[in-house]
Formats: sequence, structure tokens, C-alpha cells
Amino acid sequence: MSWTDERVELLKKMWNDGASASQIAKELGGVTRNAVIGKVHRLGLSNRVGGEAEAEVAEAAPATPAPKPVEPKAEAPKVVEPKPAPVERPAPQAAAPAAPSNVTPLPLRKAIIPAGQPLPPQPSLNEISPEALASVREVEKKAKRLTLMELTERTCKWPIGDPATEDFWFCGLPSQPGKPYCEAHVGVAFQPMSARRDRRR
DNA sequence: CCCTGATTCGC
DNA sequence: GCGAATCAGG
Repeated sequence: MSWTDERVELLKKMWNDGASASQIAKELGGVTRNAVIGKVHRLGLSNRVGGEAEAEVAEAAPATPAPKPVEPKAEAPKVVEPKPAPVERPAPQAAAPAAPSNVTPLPLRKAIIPAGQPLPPQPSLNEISPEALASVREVEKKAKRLTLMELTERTCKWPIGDPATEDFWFCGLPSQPGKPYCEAHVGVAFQPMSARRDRRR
């Protein structure tokens, strides 16, 4: 694969959107994250600037006007400011959800879709062993609450919540090698037919 | 160990 | 210019 205009464009877009090099590489296909990083540098956009505040860097006392020598090169006269500063996305990355354990953030149950019927085939409760069920409930408190975009091949892809509402995310805990779910969710996802049949009804 | 970006350097 | 290997870090 080579860096066609299209691919470079996608790279730029995703990079400025805050995507990681590996995510971009995955999206592009045919390249590694190293290739992406290398390209990013060659393009001179290593600094993920653009007026957007970094997820971290909460420190850096804003009071002291750090005497920064600025770049020796004079930038071309910019006609427009970097970005219209969209109101969305307060914190694209993790941004520690404080304590997700107790209080359930249900208040904002703003349904995007009229909460339709077609939910994913969740195993009915009476098909799950009590042990596994308890385990799952425990684990879901520790879930990393990943969004679809944040899933990797090694994160648990067990959906939690109602996909039709904002109250929806993926487990995200380390998945079992070769499995799409973490240990706990593997326990409810993969069960011997016999056990299933016996428990049903 | 999983991941992140940064840099180097042979190609 | 390219990107694997490597480095430095979370």
C-alpha cells in the first residue's frame, strides 16, 4: 500500500479527530501504526493542535505565561481560526468516569431511537447459571465502559445497557485469549447445550 | 501485558 | 519518502 491522496486525507482527518495511530492504521489497512506515526511526522502534524484542549495536561499552571520562544518560522497568514470549536466532545478519551460503581447514570436516558424491540440476542436470565450471573454483575461494575470505537481485539465486546439509549457501552475488560469476551462474559456467552437445555424454563 | 507516540536509520 | 525497530512512557 502507498500513501495516496485519499489515504493521506483519511489519515489527517482521523489524526485530527484524536484517533490513535493504531486505530488509523487499522482503518487504512495495509499499514502498521509505525507507518502511520512515521507519516504523521513527515506531514508535520505530530502536534495534535487545533485549539482543542488535550485530554490530559490538566496541570500546566495557566497562570504563568511560560516563556515559549515560539517557532522560528513565521506561519502563513491564517485567514480563519483553527476551528469553529464544536460544542461536542468534552473529553474524547477515557477521562476517568469517577466512580461508576454505585449510582447508575440513568437520569439522562435520552432515547435516540424510540427504544425498539430488536435488542441483541441476550441470553434469557433463566439460561444463565447463578454463578455466572453473579460474576457478570460484579464485573459490570468494573467494566471500562468502552465505546464501539474503543474496542480492540483484546477487549471484551460484551454489550451492556440499551443500544437504543445513551446508556450503552461495552465491557472493555481484557478479553480471554482467542475469545471476544472477558472471562466473566465468556461464562455466559459460551455454554454447553446440555446445561442450557436443563436450565431453560 | 496492554497500549500510546517519538525517534532513528537502512532501504 | 517509507516504515520496522527501538525507545520512552501510561
